[in-house]
Amino acid sequence: MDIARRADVSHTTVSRALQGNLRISSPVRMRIAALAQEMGYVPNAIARSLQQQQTRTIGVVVSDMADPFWGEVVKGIDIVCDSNNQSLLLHAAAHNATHQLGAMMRLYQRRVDGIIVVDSQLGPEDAKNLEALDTPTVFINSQRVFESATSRTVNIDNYAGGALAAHHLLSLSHQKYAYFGSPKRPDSNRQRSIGFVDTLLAHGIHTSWIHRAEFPTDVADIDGGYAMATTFDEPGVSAVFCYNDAIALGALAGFRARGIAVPHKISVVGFDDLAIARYSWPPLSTVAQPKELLGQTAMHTLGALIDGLAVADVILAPTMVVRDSTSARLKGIRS
Amino acid sequence: MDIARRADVSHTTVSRALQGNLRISSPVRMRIAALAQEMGYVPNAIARSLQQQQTRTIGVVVSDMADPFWGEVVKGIDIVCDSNNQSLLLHAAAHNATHQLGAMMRLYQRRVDGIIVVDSQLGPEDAKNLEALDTPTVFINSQRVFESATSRTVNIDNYAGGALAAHHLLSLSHQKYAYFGSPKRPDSNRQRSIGFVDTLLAHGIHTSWIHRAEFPTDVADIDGGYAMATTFDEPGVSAVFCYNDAIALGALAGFRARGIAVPHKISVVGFDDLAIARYSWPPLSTVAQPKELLGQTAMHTLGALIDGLAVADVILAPTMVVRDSTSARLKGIRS
DNA sequence: ACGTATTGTGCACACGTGTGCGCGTTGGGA
DNA sequence: TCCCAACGCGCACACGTGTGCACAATACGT
Repeated sequence: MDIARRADVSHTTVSRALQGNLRISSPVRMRIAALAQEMGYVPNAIARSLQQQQTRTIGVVVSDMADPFWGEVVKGIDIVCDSNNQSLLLHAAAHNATHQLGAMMRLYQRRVDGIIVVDSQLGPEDAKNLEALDTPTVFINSQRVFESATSRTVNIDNYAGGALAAHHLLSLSHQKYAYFGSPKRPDSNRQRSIGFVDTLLAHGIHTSWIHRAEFPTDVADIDGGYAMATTFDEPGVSAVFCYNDAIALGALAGFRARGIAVPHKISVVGFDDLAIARYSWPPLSTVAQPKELLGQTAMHTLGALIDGLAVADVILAPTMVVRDSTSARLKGIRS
Repeated sequence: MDIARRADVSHTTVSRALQGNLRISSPVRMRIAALAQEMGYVPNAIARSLQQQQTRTIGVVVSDMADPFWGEVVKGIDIVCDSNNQSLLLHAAAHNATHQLGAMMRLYQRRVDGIIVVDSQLGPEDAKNLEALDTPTVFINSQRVFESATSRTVNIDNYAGGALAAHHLLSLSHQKYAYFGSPKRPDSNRQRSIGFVDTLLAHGIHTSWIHRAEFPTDVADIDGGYAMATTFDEPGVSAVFCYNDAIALGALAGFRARGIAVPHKISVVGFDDLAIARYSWPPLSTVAQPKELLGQTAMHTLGALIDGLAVADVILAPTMVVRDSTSARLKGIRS
């Protein structure tokens, strides 16, 4: 170390002085501090990581960096990282298990202290690969596919979210309903639809009055929503609950293209509460996820995992945000 | 090295064998490869970084992780990183020079090979700090405030973008115009407005027919757009160009709240072409930035800088995307 | 004054990987 | 048979930091 020579001490002393070790006499400490300042010395985190066997780095795997939903989740993660003096290593991975495992591998190569995977597609068959890179891992909004001592999940309560949407629409006295699903995320899609349908059934809505639609896997959500809205043909349906806001926004556009007024002729409910949901036309009623909190909670869980503390999986509660895309069914008016 | 002992060779041989060095006999190479596979050996990138004095890591500083615009830019960065076997170290920094420099410091501590700063607020006074951490740096959509051998800029042509908006609106035979600006980014705001105004003047529009509005620094763009649209009071103005899509979307909502129909009574043009611009109501006519390309170009420029190759600053051209928020002025109808 | 505690600093090693150089072994040519 | 080249591998060091232990110097107690 260059600064050691200039201060005429060993690098040991420099190291200790800069960490404020009291075993170093204060005049020497002062001299070294001044010299470090003057020379613009910045400790090498790589070397430190190697020695300490920890990098103070958290790896994050997202499916799409440009997705505004994950953007807010990552923001929550970053906030906690920042206050912990940790850094964020971000990797995108296409929406399948192979790419996601590949990304996790690359993070492991960099010896991140922990990994957060959002919207994981991993199945039980990946369990042993996951064990192999024994790094604490937290999955956000992913199916819990296997038990593992070093991994936890932080999820939104999808079932409760579906129920929330149903209660809202029931309170507006709708009678025939539709669910616009997403085939790409089988688990959460199922939970949301079941929560929705269960609640409707429990309030006396007949099964035949609940219609479900889905679109091919390979189209984007928003285009899928548009397609479903334009091809939808179930007379009497006056309320539709969409898997997420992207589908709902597409549906709004689709209904508009057909001249079907929202909410007057049909009410639309989304899921997520993206930032833009407030500014769509009409502003979207939607089941809100606490996105930043999702990220922060994941970080706290991961921190506990890293420190070897006991933590459980977390399920966060969604809330209903009512805006203008939903209204009461107009009785006696034919649709 | 554990694998070295099991293979009964030195760690040197293992290292060489795994890089496919031909000086190692092929039976030994095979044996080591098999053993590495079996033991799930993953090389430690930290140790390698220390030895090689390069981390194959790119640091990125963004103002807000949840901003959909930067999300797409970062996506472009990630694509190139990925194909280069590089990783992406992401840091958020509030919208001011101090935080941004702080973030760059932390990236330097981790010895990233290069840094990309988006929407930098750095001024000439920060030049020496920047030189101090002599790391190749590329600024995206930032003012070029000083010359430096190790830094370059990749910018959108803001002036041309303003001109594009003007030409589009002129072709729709509008006569009185407004510009809704953003006070937070003085430089690009100025360029866009000048490009807009210059073009209008060049086509015979009188200065007094061009109105400018701005909102306080501390409100979000979208709320600022809403505020400007609701308080706007310039009779006869039938076309407004907004600094960006966020402001334009806010303006759409604001005009709607006042019962002013877009585009029939007033045409609105944005800037950026966010993903959601297609799905607003009405779908937004806007000056599009090639966001992913911005990120990719920045990476290529940074790569050249790292390799010590000669590169120049880059200015990318925007394009006009016409949707439904603009239409011809209705002649003879009073507004 | 001598032994012992206390204080301040350096030596040497570790972390995991890459590489220049040297050394031993083998093969081939004269 | 001897010499030299070619080949295959290991030694030792480097990268920058942290830390246990030893050692020297000083202070203190008796």
